[in-house]
Amino acid sequence: MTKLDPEQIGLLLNDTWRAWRAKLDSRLKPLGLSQGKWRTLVHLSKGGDQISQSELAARMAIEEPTLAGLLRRLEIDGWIKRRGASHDRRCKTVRLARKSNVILDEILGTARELRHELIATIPKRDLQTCMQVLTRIRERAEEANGDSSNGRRIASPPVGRTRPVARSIRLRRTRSA
Amino acid sequence: MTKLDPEQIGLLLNDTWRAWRAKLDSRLKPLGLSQGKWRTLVHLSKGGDQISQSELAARMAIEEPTLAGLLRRLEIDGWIKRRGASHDRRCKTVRLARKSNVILDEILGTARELRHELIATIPKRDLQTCMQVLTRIRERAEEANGDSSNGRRIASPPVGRTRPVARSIRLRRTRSA
DNA sequence: CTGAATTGCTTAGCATGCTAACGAATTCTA
DNA sequence: TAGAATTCGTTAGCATGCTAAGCAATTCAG
Repeated sequence: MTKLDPEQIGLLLNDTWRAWRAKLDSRLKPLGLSQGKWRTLVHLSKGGDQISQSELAARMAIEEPTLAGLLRRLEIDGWIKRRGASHDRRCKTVRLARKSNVILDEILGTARELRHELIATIPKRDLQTCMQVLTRIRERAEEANGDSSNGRRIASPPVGRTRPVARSIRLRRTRSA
Repeated sequence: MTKLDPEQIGLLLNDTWRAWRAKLDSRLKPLGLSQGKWRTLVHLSKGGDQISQSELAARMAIEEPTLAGLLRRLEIDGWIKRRGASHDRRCKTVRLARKSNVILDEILGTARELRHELIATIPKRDLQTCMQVLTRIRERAEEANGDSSNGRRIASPPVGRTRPVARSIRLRRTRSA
C-alpha cells in the first residue's frame, strides 16, 4: 500500500466529499430534487414536522436567508407547506406536504444504498478510525479561534445523533453601526 | 471512545470538510481572496504558468464557464493575465501577474499552518488509515457509476448530467438538432 | 480544397451558499 | 408600561458551482 502524503489530507477530503456528493446528487436528480432540496426534506422529516425556520436552519447549519430560498422553491413545487405559528406571529412553522412521504423513502433509500456501496469493502475497524480522525479534525476546525474576522459560526450537531441544539450561539447582527 | 455510527459517515465527511474549508476561507479573506480565487491561483502556480483555460479547468475539476467567471474576477483584480495564444487563436493562455507571488506564499503558508493545527494531535498511523479509507471511498465514488437505472450518460442527450472529471468525456453538444 | 465536426471560450440563466440590512412581533428592563 | 433589545423571517446583492447554447478557430473527411 502506498504511503500517502499527510500534506494532501485537505485536498483528499475535498475530493472525496465532492465525488460522494456528486454521485448522490446525480442519482437523486431524476426525482426532480437537487441537493439543497432533498437535504432540506430529510432534515424536516427527522424534525418532528412542525419546526420553525430558524430551528431548521440551525439544524442544517445553513443561514436563514439560504433556507428561506430553499423553502420558497420547495413550496412552489408543493413539497412543503408554511404557516404562521399561532403562538408567535413572528414564526412560520414548516411542514412536509403529504406528497413528500413517497419521495422521502426514495431519498433515504438511495442514500443508504450509495453509502453501503461506497464503504462496503472497508474493514469496520478502519472505518471507525477514519471517523474518529474526521471527528477530531472537525472539532478542531470548529473551534472559534484564529479567525481574524467573524466568530459567529453555527456549530453542527455531533454526528452521533440529531440534537435540536444550535440556537445558543446565534449572536445576531448587533446593529451597532 | 464512543463508537461512531457508520451510517453517519457521509454526514461527517460533509461537516468536516465544511468546517475546514470555512476556517481556511476566513483566514484568507483578509487578503481579499475567496476560496475560488486562491484555489485558482494555487493551481496556476503548480501548473507551469502558461496553461490554457480548458487545461486549467480540467485540473481543477470545474467546468469551463465556472473557471471563466473566476478568471474574469481575478483579472479585474490584477492577479492574473490572459493573452491569446499565438499558436492557436482559440486559446488564451493564463499567467500569474507578478504581484501574485507574494500572496501565493501567504496562501500556501496559511494552508499549511492550518493543516498542521488540525492534524497535530492525531497519531500518524490513524491519519494514514483515514487517508486510505478516504481514497478508497473516492475511487468508488468516481467510478463511472453504479447507478441503478441508467448507464453512463455518454450517448444519451436527455438529462445533461454532471460529469465530475471534466474534459475526459467531454462530448460536446452534438448540434444534432 | 470545402463542408462538417471538434475545440476553446463566452454569455445567459439557474441553484445554493453567504452577509448586510430591514420590518414586524415579542420580550426585557427601567 | 414605554422604550430598548432581541428574535424571526425577508429582501438585496455577491460568489461560485452548474448546464445550455452560441461564436470563432482549427482540424478532419471526402
